[in-house]
Amino acid sequence: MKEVRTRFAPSPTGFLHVGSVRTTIFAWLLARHFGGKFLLRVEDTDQERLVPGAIRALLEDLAWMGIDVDEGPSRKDLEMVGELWEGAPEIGGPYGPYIQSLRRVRYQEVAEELIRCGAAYRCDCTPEMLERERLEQMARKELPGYSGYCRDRNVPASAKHVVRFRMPLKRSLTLMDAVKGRVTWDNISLRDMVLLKSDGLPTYHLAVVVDDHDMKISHVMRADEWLATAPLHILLYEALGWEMPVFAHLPNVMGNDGKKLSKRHGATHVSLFREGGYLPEALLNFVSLIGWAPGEGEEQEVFSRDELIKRFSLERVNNAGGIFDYSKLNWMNGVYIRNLSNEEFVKRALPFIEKAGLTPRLDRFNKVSAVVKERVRLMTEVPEMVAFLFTDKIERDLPAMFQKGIDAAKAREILLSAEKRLEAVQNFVAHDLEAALRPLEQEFSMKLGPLFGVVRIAVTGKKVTPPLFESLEALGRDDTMKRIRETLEALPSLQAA
RNA sequence: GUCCCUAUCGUCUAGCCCGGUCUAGGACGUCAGCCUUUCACGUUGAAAACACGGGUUCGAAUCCCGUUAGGGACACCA
Repeated sequence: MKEVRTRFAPSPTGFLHVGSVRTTIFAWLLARHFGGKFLLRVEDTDQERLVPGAIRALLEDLAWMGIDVDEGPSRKDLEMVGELWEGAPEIGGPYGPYIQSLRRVRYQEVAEELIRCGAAYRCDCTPEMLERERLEQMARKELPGYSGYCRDRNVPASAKHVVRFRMPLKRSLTLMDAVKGRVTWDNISLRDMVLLKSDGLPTYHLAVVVDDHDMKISHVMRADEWLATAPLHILLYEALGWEMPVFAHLPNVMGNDGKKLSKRHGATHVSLFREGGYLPEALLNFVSLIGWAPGEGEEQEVFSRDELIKRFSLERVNNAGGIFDYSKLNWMNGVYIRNLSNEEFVKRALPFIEKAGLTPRLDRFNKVSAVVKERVRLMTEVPEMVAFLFTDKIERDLPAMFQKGIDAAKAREILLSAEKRLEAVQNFVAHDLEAALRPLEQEFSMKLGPLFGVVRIAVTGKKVTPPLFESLEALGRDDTMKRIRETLEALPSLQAA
């Protein structure tokens, strides 16, 4: 069997979009599943849309997701397009360069060959002429599109020109798509599309076909929107006498209103998910499940990277589009966070704590990591939950204490008693602390909830926190007692109110 | 407008190719209960879908046709 080689071919116009990341993941999964190669090819043939730094961003996003690339731009390629950065990885590969603007000579050669064999022709119509033609067609309520004016004019190479494909008239064609199945065109509605632009660079159509052939791509996996122009690509393979790859057109991922994913829906770029507190393995898992399922009575949904690779198959990819459900992603992220070891959780949470402007104290954080990680779905929720451990300036929500018949005076009594009991504790550890405070239940003939709530707010400031006794242990005896005293002082002043 | 793709709970889906085992299964979300020091976790349960209309068949979510509704393409953008 031929080596499976797939590619991700973005144009460097920004960050990795979640809409396209799924196509990327599927292509990568397929290559990994069959022990093949996954390549990154930069499609920068539209010089006007280039965004400096985009290649780097793309590469970093892929790396964060755990999508490793076997062949792609070398440092030299990057340098030649002015996109080399300090610490850029050396990728490279046998079929480089992997940046299209560096391959222009090759496309021109192929274009010439197509002209020679009659499959393409030069066209010197100016954009103005084409625009006028379009307007006239629209006025006559016709389909806008190139008329084929230059088809047989033998425009000389010396004129400023584009190269167009000579679209056969009345040609029907069938594509066996790996996910769509049999797709048939009775009469291809495409006009004579441009293959080589007047600036000497190819359009997407020429470039993909040439590169996918040259780079020995076995499976062309790309978004749905390319299906309509697939006949052009097929005809190009035919004209060139090249063996066709397997095509797999994947439906798009939409936002919850069925529209293309945009900022409105939430994070749209992989980098935003990273900042938003998502774990890459959770994102990978979640995105893989949009449009793909192991199937056959299989109910597992949480798959490690290796499991995904092992079980992925193109046959089981859905042909319907999917919607990106953020709330399910959030749930899954929580599952992944809970599955982290305490050490790993701490390590990954640290940057988020620092970013929130806190100086983490590891001695304290380590003591609550186990109980905190089970309470968050996003890493960005960690700072707020543990802030009381890292700062003395806590704002207390005192009114929240006053419930179930507790008023300021009662709260004082409770805190006084708690203070005394806590002072008597020998080992300031969660288990002993709990044993010391449980008797408050009898003393005040009240449920533990509101009673502990008073202590909770006194010490952490908030009514929703990690479990009380782990929190007290992490805070330590000195700070715990100090905060209780502070609250005691603050309490009488509230009585007047 | 022309061409192409798609159609199972709100969402992701299993089942569809090889019709009966589907009074359509799971997950997220929602609601209710349990657990419980808050919040979570966990756990029990509930509501919730075969787009519609015709066929074929003893029998259709499953096969065929049509309709409708979404999506995509129709550039010297990808």
